[in-house]
Amino acid sequence: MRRDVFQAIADPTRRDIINLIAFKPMNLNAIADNFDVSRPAISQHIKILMECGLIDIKKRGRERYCEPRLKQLNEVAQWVERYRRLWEEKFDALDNLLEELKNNDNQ
Amino acid sequence: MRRDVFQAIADPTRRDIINLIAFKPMNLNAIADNFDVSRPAISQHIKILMECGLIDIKKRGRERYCEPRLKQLNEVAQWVERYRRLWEEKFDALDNLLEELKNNDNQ
DNA sequence: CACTTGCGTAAGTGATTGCTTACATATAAA
DNA sequence: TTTATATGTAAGCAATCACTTACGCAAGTG
Repeated sequence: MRRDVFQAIADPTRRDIINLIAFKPMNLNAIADNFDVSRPAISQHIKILMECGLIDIKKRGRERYCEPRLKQLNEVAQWVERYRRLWEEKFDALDNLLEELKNNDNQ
Repeated sequence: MRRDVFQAIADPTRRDIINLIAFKPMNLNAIADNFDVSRPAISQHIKILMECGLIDIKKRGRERYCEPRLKQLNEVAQWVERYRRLWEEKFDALDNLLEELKNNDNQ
């Protein structure tokens, strides 16, 4: 069971679940209604999201309300942000390095 | 073959590869030297990263230099950023909603 | 009480993953 | 040309994934 946040959000259904409940908690059946897969399938996705701390579940009678606890996404955000300038600026020091190597050979 | 960016960065080895070559292109063997797994295993990871457009490969003699092309990470960044305020501000409108539901019942 | 509803979970399954070893190919060096 | 180096890729394999159906149980409803 690797079960880190990166792996949790790798599945499109789980991302959709997060999208769905991000600003509005829903119980499990309500969530499952939005998908084509079976309720137990959603239940298993929810379990994974919970184990990663991405959602929290609050019992309310026989219903379980799923709420977002997206603090864990910070890990993803931080990892990605380190490279932002690599794709925003045209950071081509890398091509330069290759060019250098070529030139050294040609000498 | 799903092979989207989210799935590509779900694997820790692939994230490590990106870390490794982010600011300094390396050829495949040099990359493989940094890992415990076999060279072909790394080759397969590289292939996946390339298919996602996360790296680019430049042939140079018999070597292949892997360079970062991290623009694709923008998709991840954008997805994550939508929820930033949900974990940075104490956004507890959700708990409020649950409280409301409870109170409605108690009336 | 019996019945319905909301949910968790076990068991089974086919597909995918990440890895290995073995082999093929292209380029460079001797 | 022979040999070494850098790499891609096929085949096989154990583990994991995402899904299903079937069942069980707790909490409401009649």
